[in-house]
This record gives sequence, structure tokens and C-alpha cells, in this order.
Amino acid sequence: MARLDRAAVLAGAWQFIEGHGVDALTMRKLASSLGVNHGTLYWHVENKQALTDALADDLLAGVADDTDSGASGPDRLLELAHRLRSALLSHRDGARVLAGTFVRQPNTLAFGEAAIGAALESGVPEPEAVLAAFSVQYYVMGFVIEEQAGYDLVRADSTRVQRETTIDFERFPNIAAGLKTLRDTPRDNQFAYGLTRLLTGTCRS
Amino acid sequence: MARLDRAAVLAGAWQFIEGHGVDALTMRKLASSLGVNHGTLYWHVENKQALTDALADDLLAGVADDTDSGASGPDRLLELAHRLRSALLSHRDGARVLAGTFVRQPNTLAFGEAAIGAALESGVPEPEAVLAAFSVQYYVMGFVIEEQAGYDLVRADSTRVQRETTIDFERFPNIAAGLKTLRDTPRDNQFAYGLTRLLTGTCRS
DNA sequence: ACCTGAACACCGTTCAAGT
DNA sequence: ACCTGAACACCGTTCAAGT
Repeated sequence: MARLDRAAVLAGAWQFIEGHGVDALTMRKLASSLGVNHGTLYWHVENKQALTDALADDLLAGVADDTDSGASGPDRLLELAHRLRSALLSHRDGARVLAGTFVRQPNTLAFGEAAIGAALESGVPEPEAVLAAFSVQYYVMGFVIEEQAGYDLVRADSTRVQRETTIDFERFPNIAAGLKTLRDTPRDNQFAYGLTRLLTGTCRS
Repeated sequence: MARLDRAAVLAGAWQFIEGHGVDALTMRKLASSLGVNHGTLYWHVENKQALTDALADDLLAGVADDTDSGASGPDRLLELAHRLRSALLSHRDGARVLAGTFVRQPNTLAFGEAAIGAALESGVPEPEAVLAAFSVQYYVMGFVIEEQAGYDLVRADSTRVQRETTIDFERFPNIAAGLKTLRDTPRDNQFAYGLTRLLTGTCRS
């Protein structure tokens, strides 16, 4: 049995989340899934919040890499948004893990840096570029949180499914039609729609 | 001492959140702030999740009211977005309270219904209208969560402030400039910026 | 350097029993 | 109908003590 180190704790945490979701993640359960006393975890990680911060940083590793390459400003901002979504989707509950983070981890900052840079390069003046980059971040986070909540519904235990009361389609006809179109149009298209709206007129003429 | 009822529990919960933030909200602490044994709470509310759901619904009460009035489609969608933000801001951590809700409460559904309706009325074809309405919701949620996280930083206890490591402005010059422009441009303008971008080309020509 | 075991101060939820 | 008190099965965090 190899000795535990910080990387193994992070890997174990992701594996646990993959199986049970973030809400079920507990220092004690994580420890026992690693075959170790729960006090031990605090040797490798300061506390649960530090673990969450580390997971968030882990999630965004590499998202901002190689952005200096060929593509022009607008295309790069678009690509960064897609990369952010992919990173969040790469682990169950990824968006909520990141949302639970307060401090700015290096990779989060690197993403923001690249996003603002891409906006600037596409000719958007200084103050607007910042607002554009942040707006994209808000949109991606909001989108993926909802997207992954949908996944959780599917995998959820009976307790949670049971909580989902059927909605009154008589009172909410637009919602009823809306759910249908959401089911019919691919996730990627849904995502691209709002993203395009957000960037049209800013980064693309 | 008037007897406790469900409404008093909700009011007490908001008051507690106003003072200590959602993270500190506990069935036991809420009970003692209401001068009651913690077991008592479960007579008025099924469990903590049900309490959160009720708070979320409370938060959105009235946001979708009177949307049939004068204004045309595009203006109404814009106004709905502003009303949603106002509602979320009306209580500390409002956005996070709503984000913690999974089931669709009546008022959340009513907002979605009105938002889709406004998009439809502005001439956006059926499938797009739904995507536009949802995109707006994602953006507002993302924006206000970040906005209120900023408030919490200010009010935070020393523990939390301490956690905020100073960021390396040499490595992240765009972020450095970005923080300055965020400080210099009013919140309302920041909010309006992304919102306009989102709606331009969709609901406004 | 890494891990155990036990302790401390908390949680949410349930439920008999009281009024 | 509403509330108490006590119990149950959990939490995160700390820290002496072991190896």
C-alpha cells in the first residue's frame, strides 16, 4: 500500500464525487474510501475548504494554455468559453465545485487573464473587454450548473427524484413547450446559442 | 409570545441570514434565535431543504406580476431580468439561496413562464425564445452570485478575509486592470452591459 | 514524515411525552 | 395543535501518541 500524498487525496476525492456527488463528500467518508483514518487527511490538506479549492484549481488546469496560437481575438474568446465548459464537465458536479470556491486559484486567474486578453485583441476597448470576459464566465457557470443538475437528477437516489413534483402545464404553457425544445435541441447547440448572443456585437461584427 | 407558524419561521430565517449569512444557517441556531427548541421547527417545516425551497420561493414572490402591462416584448424581458436581480439582492445571499434549490417552486416557474412569453412577443421564433429566456436567467444568476460574494467578503469575519491571498499582478496584468475597471464602473452598468449584449440581435434589432 | 485513536463541539432528524 | 427533551447517527477539526 503506497503512502498517501496530496495528489492521491485529490484523486480519491474526484473518484468519490464521481460515484456519489459533491453533496455526499465528507472528510470522514473520503478518508475511509482511501483506507485511512480521517485524522490523516489533515496532514495532507489544511481543511475541507482547502480541499475544495484544490479540486477547483485541478479542474481548470490547462484551460488557458496555448491561447497565443494562431486564432484571432474573437475566436479565442469563443474557444476559451468552450474549453471552460469542457473542463467543468470533465468531472461530475464540476461547476458546483468551482462555485464553492471563493479564493482565486491560479488556474481560475489564468483563465480570466486569457479571456480579457482575447477580448482586448479583438479590438474591444479596455473597460468593455473586462465586462465582456466576465459576462462570458457568468454565462458558462450558470449554464453548466444547470446542465449538471440535470445529470444529477438522472443518477439521483429515489429520495431526490421523489422531490421533483410534476409541474402544472396548464398554468405554465410556455415552460411546457420550453422543456420540449430543451429536450429536442442538443446541449452543445443550446450552449452555443447564448454564447453567440453574448459575443455578437462585441467581438464579432 | 405569539405562537410560531410557518411564516414566522421563514421570517426568522431571513433575519438570521441577514445577520450571519446562509452558510451559518442551522436548524438548531435558527430555532434558538426564535426562542424555541430545535425539534419544534420540524412541526412547521418538513426539513432543512424544504425550508430552503420555501425561502427561494419567497424571494421570487411577485417578480413575474403585472407583466401584461403596456411595455412591448423586448422591454419586458429586460425588465424581468432587472426585477430578478432586484429580488435576489433583496436579501443577503439571495442568489445562493435560490441556487441551492432544485425543485421548481411556483414563483420560479412563473418567472420562466413570463420570460419566455416576453421573448415570444418580441417576435423571436419558438425554439430561440426559450433559449434566450434561459440564457438571461443563467447570466443573472451568475452575475448576482458573484456580486453578493463580494458583499460577503466585506462583512466576512477575519477567518475568511485572511483566506483571500493577494494576487500576483505581474503574472496577471489584465486581471489587475480588470479589477480597477470593476471598481470604477457602477454595478448597475456592469449588469446592464452583459444583459444588453445578450439581448441585442435577439429581442432588439 | 506520516498515521492512529480519541476527544470536542457541532450538525439534521425523529419521536415519545407533555400541555 | 403545538412544543420539549432526549436520543441517534452523523459532521469537521485538533492533537497527543505511536511508528
